[in-house]
Amino acid sequence: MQQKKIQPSTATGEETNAPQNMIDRPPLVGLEIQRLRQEHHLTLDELATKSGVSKSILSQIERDHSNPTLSTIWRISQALKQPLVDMLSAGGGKPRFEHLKVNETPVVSSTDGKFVLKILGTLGTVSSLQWYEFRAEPGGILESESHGSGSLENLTLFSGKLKVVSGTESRELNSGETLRFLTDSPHILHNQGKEPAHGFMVNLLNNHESY
Amino acid sequence: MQQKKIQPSTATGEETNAPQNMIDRPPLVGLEIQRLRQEHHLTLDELATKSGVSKSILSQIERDHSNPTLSTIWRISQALKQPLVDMLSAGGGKPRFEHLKVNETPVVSSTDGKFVLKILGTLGTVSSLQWYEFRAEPGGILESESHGSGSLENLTLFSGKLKVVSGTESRELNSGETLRFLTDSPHILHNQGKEPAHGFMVNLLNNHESY
DNA sequence: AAACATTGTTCAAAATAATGAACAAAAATT
DNA sequence: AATTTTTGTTCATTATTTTGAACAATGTTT
Repeated sequence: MQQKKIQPSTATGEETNAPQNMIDRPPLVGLEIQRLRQEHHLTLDELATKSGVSKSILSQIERDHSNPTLSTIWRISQALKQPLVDMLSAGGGKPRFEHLKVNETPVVSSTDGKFVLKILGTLGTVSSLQWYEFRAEPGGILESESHGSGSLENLTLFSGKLKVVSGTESRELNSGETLRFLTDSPHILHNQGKEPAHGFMVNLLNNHESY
Repeated sequence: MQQKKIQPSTATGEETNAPQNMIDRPPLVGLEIQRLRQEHHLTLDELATKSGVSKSILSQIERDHSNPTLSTIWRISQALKQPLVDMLSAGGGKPRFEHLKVNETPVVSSTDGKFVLKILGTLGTVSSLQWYEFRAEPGGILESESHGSGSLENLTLFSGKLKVVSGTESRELNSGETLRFLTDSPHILHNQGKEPAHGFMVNLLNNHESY
């Protein structure tokens, strides 16, 4: 109490007789949380009320001076609309990127030609990443196979509407909204509206998190 | 005694009928940890010595009678050779869909407010990968510092025009075009046209001072 | 400037997670 | 069956996370 002990989130006691092969540390979530909070233009006070976590502990967690509880991290992740696991893997994942080589933006389209994907970029030979601009006419359907376990698709709709079916679940996506979902099973994009749909897609294939 | 707003985390033996789809409580890791421990043919004592976590708290965590600390979960995951995020997602921590409504996507704008970036998604740490939708009114200017050596910016313009200045070079980007350029020095995006510009940006950031 | 508001940090107190030892419940051995 | 051994739970204590309030630092308004 006379002095605040800095508590690295690694161990509970001072004893360092941990097994010898344990040189790693638990993920440091502080920076990631702070980054997300600032992106959402929230103050500590605002995030505190939004998440139900006191602002004092938020301050300490952001500076990695505290070793948060699972429920605390979870409440923060909810308030920041960020999947809990993404927040945790942020601190440790060190994806290595290769240089992008210029390509000529090939176009992929569905069989009926109503769903068009423009491949804007590709990245990485190991953990591959692709991003597309897509335009779907009314009635356009795009059916995709599984992209492998751990694969993630990120859709942002600029205009129109889009129905997304993945596995047994489905969502309606409206203009301006973003949807992120697992693509470890076949999935379908369907423009059921009367307006053309225009949007953006980022696909992360087989990104294995290291934590 | 204090009144708490939310206190999940410790589901005692009370009836806990979980809704099938919507999850509004932190993931329950107890069962998953117990399953993994038994798969490894470990007793609580053995896992305790292996992980450095006392067996009493292990017992409680397995029955979800305690709300573990990040470092505790991490030490358990290390001992069980299981990625931390996998352990958490097993309990339903990672929703299949993440649906961001329009007003929930973080927004960054230039000082004059004419250049607006919508952060659609991120991958990895503070560095790594981010993607944005951007809209620039006529005259809108976005000035950015260097993103670090080896960083790359990928711009695709859906409509309008955009001038890109990076280092001593500059380019004019027209509707439908894609431009990739290094951002290891300060760079400027400038909408000199009379129409608003609308486009997409993927940023690859580089922390590691590799090659 | 002074007064006020806003934002982040630090403090003492309260809540609770973690520890080690004692306990209970099975399983194994004699 | 009785005794020992093994395994998991509970108890008392300690350690630390979390909280709310006070503080400091910065920005804003009068």
